[in-house]
Amino acid sequence: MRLTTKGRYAVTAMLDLAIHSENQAVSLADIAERQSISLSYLEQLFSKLRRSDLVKSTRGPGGGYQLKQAGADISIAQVIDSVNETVDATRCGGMADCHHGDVCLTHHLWSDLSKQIHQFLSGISLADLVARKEVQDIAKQQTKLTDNLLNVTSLESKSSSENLVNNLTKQIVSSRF
Amino acid sequence: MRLTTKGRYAVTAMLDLAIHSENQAVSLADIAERQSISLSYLEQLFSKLRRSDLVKSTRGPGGGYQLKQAGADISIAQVIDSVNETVDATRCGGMADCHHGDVCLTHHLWSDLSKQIHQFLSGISLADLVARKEVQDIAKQQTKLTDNLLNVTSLESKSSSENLVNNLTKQIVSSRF
DNA sequence: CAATACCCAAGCATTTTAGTCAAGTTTATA
DNA sequence: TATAAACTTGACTAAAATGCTTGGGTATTG
Repeated sequence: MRLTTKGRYAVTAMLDLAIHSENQAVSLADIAERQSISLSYLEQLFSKLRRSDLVKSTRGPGGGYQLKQAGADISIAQVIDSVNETVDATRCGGMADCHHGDVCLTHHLWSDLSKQIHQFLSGISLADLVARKEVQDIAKQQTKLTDNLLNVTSLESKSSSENLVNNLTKQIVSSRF
Repeated sequence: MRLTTKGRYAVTAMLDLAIHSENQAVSLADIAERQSISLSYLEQLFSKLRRSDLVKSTRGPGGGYQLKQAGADISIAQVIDSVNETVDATRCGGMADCHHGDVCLTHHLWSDLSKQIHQFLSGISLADLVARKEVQDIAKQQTKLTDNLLNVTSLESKSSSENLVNNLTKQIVSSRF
């Protein structure tokens, strides 16, 4: 399990897709602009995502990409694995020249840990993260209402009021993980 | 939170240290040989680990490195952070040119996820992993005993017997995480 | 003093990242 | 059926990170 900026780009793009492609296809150009990722880099990433059956594409005008499965069925781990692909085999991979002492033991411990992280990320779906966004949007709306009702105009009180709601929201949402 | 081979090297070396440096110091040369990592690369990693106060060093003959704190007080996250150090600031880091629309939202979602992973790895200590190793060692011993008692000589039965115990062990140990 | 082992800096080969460019191919729609 | 919009593919490249080497130090023990 590797966790690099490449994986972050992929997850970000997939989140964008999950948010915007309810009914219609989303062009990479749109994602590129919204997330400020270079179009051609996105092309490379989505080429892999498509080969992994995580997205489907429709060509021609009005075309673009859509999630192939429901957002709830796509895990963060899948997205990251899809673009990383080089599963590096822990050096003593095929037990080639494994000294068969401490070497394998610590290697084994690491691969266990790696597996744990993978499991962890397998338990979080795109839908989970999107839901988190929606809850936050609602929270923001509520904050605005609250501020209006209280007739708060000063910047300090407003931001502290926002923080309160945000913190509450965080507590609610963090129970998802 | 980045998770690369560099971090794996660091964690592997720290595990080796945790296992072997109960009382005496362990030289990098020993670790290098046991874990087949280049000595000079280890020096670079340990230079960072020392600056992060995760290990202490004694010079001269018989010298080497020891954990600065107890294995239970050093988390995997600390080790990885120590050698990675370039906390990349998520591009729109200082809110520089953030379009303040979807951009920030998805970026924010990612950084939340990253935080979750960090928390997850903060909850696992070197001692946890070493304990895991020790349980497995005991399991192996027990397997040998069992095999002896049962007078099992064929390779197939032996490995299946080992698998049984290993699976049991895994179930016990996996509850740690 | 000599051997051991840490400490440090510079440099280097390789790989990965991130992105560009330049061709295609497919398909909606005018 | 043109044609333009949009995906598809591949080759290529600059910059960064990784993994490692070399070559010096310095502290400490015996």
